[in-house]
Amino acid sequence: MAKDLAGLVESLISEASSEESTGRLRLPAERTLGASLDLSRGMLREQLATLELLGFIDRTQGRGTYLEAPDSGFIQLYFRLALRLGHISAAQFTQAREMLEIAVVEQAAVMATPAEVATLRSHIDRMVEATSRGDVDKAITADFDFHRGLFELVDNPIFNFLQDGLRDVLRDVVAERRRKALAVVETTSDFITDQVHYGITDALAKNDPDAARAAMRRHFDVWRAITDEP
Amino acid sequence: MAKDLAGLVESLISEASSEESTGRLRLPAERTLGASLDLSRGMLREQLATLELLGFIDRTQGRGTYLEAPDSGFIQLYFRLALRLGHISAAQFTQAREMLEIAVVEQAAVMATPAEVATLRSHIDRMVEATSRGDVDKAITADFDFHRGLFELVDNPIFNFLQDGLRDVLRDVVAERRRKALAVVETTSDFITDQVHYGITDALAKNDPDAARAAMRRHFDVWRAITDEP
DNA sequence: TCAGTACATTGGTTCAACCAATTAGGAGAT
DNA sequence: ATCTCCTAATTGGTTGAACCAATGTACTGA
Repeated sequence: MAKDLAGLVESLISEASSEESTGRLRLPAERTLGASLDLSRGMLREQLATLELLGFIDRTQGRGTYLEAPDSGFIQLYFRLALRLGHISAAQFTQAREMLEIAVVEQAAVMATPAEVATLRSHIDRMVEATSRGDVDKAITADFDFHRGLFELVDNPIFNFLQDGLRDVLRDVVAERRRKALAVVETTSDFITDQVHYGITDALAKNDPDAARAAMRRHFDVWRAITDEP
Repeated sequence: MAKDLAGLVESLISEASSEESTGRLRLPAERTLGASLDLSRGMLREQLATLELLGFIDRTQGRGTYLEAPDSGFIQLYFRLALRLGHISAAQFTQAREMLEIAVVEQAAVMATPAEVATLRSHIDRMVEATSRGDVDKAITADFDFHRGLFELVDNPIFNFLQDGLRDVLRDVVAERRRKALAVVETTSDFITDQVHYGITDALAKNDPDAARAAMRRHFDVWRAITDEP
């Protein structure tokens, strides 16, 4: 009956039954499901394996199979494979990240509340403080929190997943750039790649999309100017 | 040895051999590959099925398995499933599409050549002509060609795939909106949702990113104003 | 030289059996 | 009655062999 994933999912939806205790949608056992769909267990499992990788179902030995809300794990894997196999370059990932951040910060500026801006500022404070102590890992974490916070303001799963995926695939290059930047500047107190973040929150506080975009662009300009090879 | 997809891909890369005639990278036969990876054929096939769905390999009965450059087919499937399962809403897809188009047109304006702008203008010409004849399908095709052309200017596979996926999942809603728009306007000659496209190419011709973004935003504003329920 | 046929290769599919983790149920002790 | 522990049933995880079907190759003969 169901040869493709889309068709299979339609069947799964109709076969799923809500579980009282957890409220999650539980699928019939593989053997049962295969019989009702007229699919051999092997073929069914091949498709379920894919659905599990995509994050749409969760399977646990002995417990059962449940419909699930996907997380960004799969897109991270996809990006890593695409990079490894040479289908998407690091430069293209970087370009996508910058364009996404700029697009998102513009939208975030439209809808940012003072409380949300304050939270973002606290992330920058933590970053500046960590940088001044030379704690690169702490600074990177705070930096991630700040940028993630921007995406959470917009709250679109497509962008959130992309952000997570891009962050994962660019993790190494970002970390190395930041270490390089830390080595370049002399006085850590005015570490410019940290300070430029305040320009973004200032624009958000004024709910000024154009200024936010400009500030984010400047963030990347500074970043590149400091870390790129001459 | 290789339990996860990432590990499997590493093995595949080392096991792959370049084929003389086509130049494509050919993988060993499943039975051979399974033996050398210490994987049963069933487990290997389960993973290969996923890699095939993602577009990284191509399998044909009797011919063999080859490494392949992925297309957007998989992201289209992912979006359709996410929509069907209620994890991403149509509104979120629409928002993502608008934000992406605006971000891309800005970048396209930076790098557009006169020849490329002329090509884009020809798509709009075709769209206006088709609309004037009431040929909705032709107009939609020309519209798609125009927007796809913008993404091809930027030429980032991440955005191209996203564009393809969003287009696919929004195909029905877009088509219906356009039909509604066609029913709303009286004189087809100044069909405003077509005409507004020229504002975009004008900005591209001047290599003016800000104007391009404003024109694209206006494009969506007009679109929504005409087709949204009162 | 060409056409056709037989054979080998390769992916596609099924089935039965067994392993391992989890859960449900019942027996026994408190 | 309630709790604990052991057993059995349920369920996903894995294997191997066998067979089907599509493709490519090599051989045979006109």
